[in-house]
Amino acid sequence: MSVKRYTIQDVARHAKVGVGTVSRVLNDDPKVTKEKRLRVKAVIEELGYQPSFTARSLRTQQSNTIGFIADAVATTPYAVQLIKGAQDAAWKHGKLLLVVDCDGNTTLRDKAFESMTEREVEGIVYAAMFHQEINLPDTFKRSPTVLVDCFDKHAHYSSVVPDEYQGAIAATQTLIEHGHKRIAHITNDALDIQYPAPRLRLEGYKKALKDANIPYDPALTIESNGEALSGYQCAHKLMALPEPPTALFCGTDRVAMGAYEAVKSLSLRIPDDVSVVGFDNQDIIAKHLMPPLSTVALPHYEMGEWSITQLLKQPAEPETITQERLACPFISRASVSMR
Amino acid sequence: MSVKRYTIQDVARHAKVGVGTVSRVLNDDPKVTKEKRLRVKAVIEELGYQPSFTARSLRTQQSNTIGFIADAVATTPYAVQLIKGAQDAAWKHGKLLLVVDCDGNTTLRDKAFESMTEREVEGIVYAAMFHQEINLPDTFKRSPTVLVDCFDKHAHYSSVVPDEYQGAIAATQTLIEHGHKRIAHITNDALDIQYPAPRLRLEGYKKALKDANIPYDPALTIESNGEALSGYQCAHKLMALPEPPTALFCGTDRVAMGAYEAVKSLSLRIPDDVSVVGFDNQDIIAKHLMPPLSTVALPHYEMGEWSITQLLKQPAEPETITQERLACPFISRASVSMR
DNA sequence: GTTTACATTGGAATCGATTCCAAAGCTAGG
DNA sequence: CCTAGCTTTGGAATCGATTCCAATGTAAAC
Repeated sequence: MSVKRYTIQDVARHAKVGVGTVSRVLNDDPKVTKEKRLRVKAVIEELGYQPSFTARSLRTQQSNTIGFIADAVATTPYAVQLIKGAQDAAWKHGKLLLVVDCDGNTTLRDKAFESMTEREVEGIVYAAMFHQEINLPDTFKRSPTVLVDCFDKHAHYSSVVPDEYQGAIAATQTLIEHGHKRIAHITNDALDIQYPAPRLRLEGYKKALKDANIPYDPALTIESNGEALSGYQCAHKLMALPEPPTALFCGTDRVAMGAYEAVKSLSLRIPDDVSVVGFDNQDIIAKHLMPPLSTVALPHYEMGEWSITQLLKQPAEPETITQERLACPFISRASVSMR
Repeated sequence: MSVKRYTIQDVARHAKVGVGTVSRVLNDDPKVTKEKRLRVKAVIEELGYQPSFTARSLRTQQSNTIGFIADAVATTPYAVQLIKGAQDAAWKHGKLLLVVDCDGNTTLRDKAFESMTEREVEGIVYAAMFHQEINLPDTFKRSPTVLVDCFDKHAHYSSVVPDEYQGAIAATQTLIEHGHKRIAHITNDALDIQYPAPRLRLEGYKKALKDANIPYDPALTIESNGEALSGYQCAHKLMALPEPPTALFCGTDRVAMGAYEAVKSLSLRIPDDVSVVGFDNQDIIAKHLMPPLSTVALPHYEMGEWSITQLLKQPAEPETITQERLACPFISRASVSMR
């Protein structure tokens, strides 16, 4: 199937020049006469010659390859955007991505790391599937590494995470701007959990309220586990309050999905009777709910992009360790209306 | 940041042996005395020596790398499972995946192919994001290639696609087994579209009906575009029929999502009044609908796996071009009940 | 105690590119 | 016409592994 490959020697022989000259043509070195350049190019074309990347890497010590380790791609739909962002950025710089999913298994993770440094990757992106603190072994310091959707306690690596706080502010503000005063918040997880998102989103919600001089009512905050069923139950509790909310800021789109169900079961209409906003912008849910859900997007694509850009910038200025927070834009659809 | 790397020469010098011996130790060649083997291993450990993959590839002409080209990862959530399946299978054979998403752009696709063969990948997997016929340029023949979720008219490449027909039969049969006789089908796209899925699913539906001696009623088949809103409208039409169906076989989970909405707006209950089954098993939808949706799963993980296995098998027996169809298992949740 | 057979070993050649260096070719100035 | 100074060129050395071959050592057979 795969054809015999020609080498630079073959090309040199056919073009009746030295290998050095062929190499210079390949690398657009200006000091080759037009005449020879054309002759060499013709031969390359004729033979369908492709230089061996491996040989080139060995000599130049550049693999033009970047490792991408994901901690659990399979379990979340976000991975796609993350990889896509990273891949697009890498491609722009002529680099390719070596992708491994280590499935939350740290042994596998470390082995993947090794397989990659062995291949002399120029750096490694380690991506978690949701915002969390992680602990990487020191081995990772042997290669430039950047962290996505997670961070390292000791700030040994550059990292990028979503700005949950700002996102929550944006969501709550939108509701306020639409005249809502009784705005409830259903968290996206237990508040005492180790992951930072639930707390940050709650803080953002409180901040927006405060900035608008709306007193914070603890009765309007309920903890959910982030799933639809839990959202359904929480929304029901909220709507049964003596003075029920007119707007629901849901910690995830799935929670919002459950909340839709609850609101509808009460024969109330969205957004006329109750406005709802979500968080995460899971297309499949947000776009297809009726009415389509206004929500806050997690900047997965942008984080992927950022990680590669940072990685390629790093060798030049090695000490620069940056901890970046990327904005979560509000996506307006049809689930919010004026009060 | 990245540390100076030791070479096999360094190891040989430190262990006071020849480079050949070190190489033999690295490759578990039995003819090395235990004593030297241990000495060499100790030095490797001590220096933290990692052999250069690039140098090894150059010499052995094996990259242990496989290219994975996806036609539009970003737009669908399936990609994740596909990549995961491929990656797991590759990893099992000690190979890594070079992943590129070409975004439906054929120029990019061909460039990606070139970047990959340049790196001497051992083969290429080309994955479409939904079942379709495709046309690859002849260049692809220069490297072993297998197709996923798509096929080549001239059968020049091995390929694997989901068995839509069997999946539709499974879904319909389940409904029949639950005592349903008036079963409607909302297609997942226009029937005259170039993609094969809508027709195959319809055929499977008809076949199951026929096998159960239930006459096919054309009024019970409605074409949708596969989206939730369209599903909502179709379901409404269906339920307005003089003799409405008791079960809905929806062409996609999103259609089912819309159908849920329609059924509920009629104050009917799922599954008590109307049973619903979907197609695609999009977790986020199917698991979180209320009640959770019974549906047919597309074997994305398995197709990814299959592609790599096939690729690694191929060089041994190059003429074997296989066109495989993988089963779509029925996933039972809570949207179907006895009539 | 020799000879033969076999196991182990060190080191050179190799893979296919880039890069360095010395030689050749050319231009121009005296 | 000769030489200095520049450009272009061919080819050897190099990157870091594997693999082959010849040399050495060791054990067995007579």
